[in-house]
Amino acid sequence: MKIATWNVNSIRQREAHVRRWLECCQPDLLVLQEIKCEAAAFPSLSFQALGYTSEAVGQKAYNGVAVLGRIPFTVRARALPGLPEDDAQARYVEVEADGMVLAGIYLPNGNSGGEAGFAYKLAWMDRLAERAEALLAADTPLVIAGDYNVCPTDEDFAPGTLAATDALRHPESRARFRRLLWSGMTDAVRAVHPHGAHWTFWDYQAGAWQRDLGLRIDHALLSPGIAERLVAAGADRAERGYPQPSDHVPVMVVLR
DNA sequence: ATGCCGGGTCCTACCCGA
Repeated sequence: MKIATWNVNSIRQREAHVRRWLECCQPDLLVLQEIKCEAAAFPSLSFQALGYTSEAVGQKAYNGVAVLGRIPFTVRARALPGLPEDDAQARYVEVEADGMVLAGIYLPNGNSGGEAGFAYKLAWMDRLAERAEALLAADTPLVIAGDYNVCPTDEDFAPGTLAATDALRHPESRARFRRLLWSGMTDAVRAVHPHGAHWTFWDYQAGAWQRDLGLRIDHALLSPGIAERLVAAGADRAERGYPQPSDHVPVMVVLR
């Protein structure tokens, strides 16, 4: 079983990249972030031709998430439970497949919008932890994969890339990421590679890719029973070297 | 020290991302 996550920075700009990557890497399930279109504009037929059904949760211009599967899945939620009813940001999709729940997330960045923007990120993380804890309490096999916009430790950003006050490395962001771990979730990439640089993002600017100045902000967290099945996990950094790439690369988890 | 890049949109100057 192969489960992957990828922030594509516009599916309309990256449709061919995703098609090529699906054909090459053959994930069973793939969650996408920043599709940047409404669900009706998502190229579902294009992926269907490759054997993947899809579900998109989108909005105009910003955000947007989706799930692609070559195995059957059913949609359980199209928004993060617990958020205010009037929150229209498309950042969460939750499906059931092969006896497990897979949540695809695009966690708020938290650097824009001043204090309110950061507070929104922290509140979103609180709701995510509550959701994870409710599912874990019911012993639900669970994978939460996506763009967390959090560097969990100082090993997760290249020196000089993030100011000490940045929302991606802020102690309050990290505390909420740790809450997920302490609830029982396993960071798949760190379980396989406990230390070292495993960047999932390189900024388009200032030659960040050429200088290998990246961040590790895209993660797959696994519930205990799923973590016992873990055999491999990592970022597909080669994808960043293709023409017109996303600034993020896919992160893949392999389960026995 | 972010807006140098690269998306988006009330189509073109501006908003947003990490």
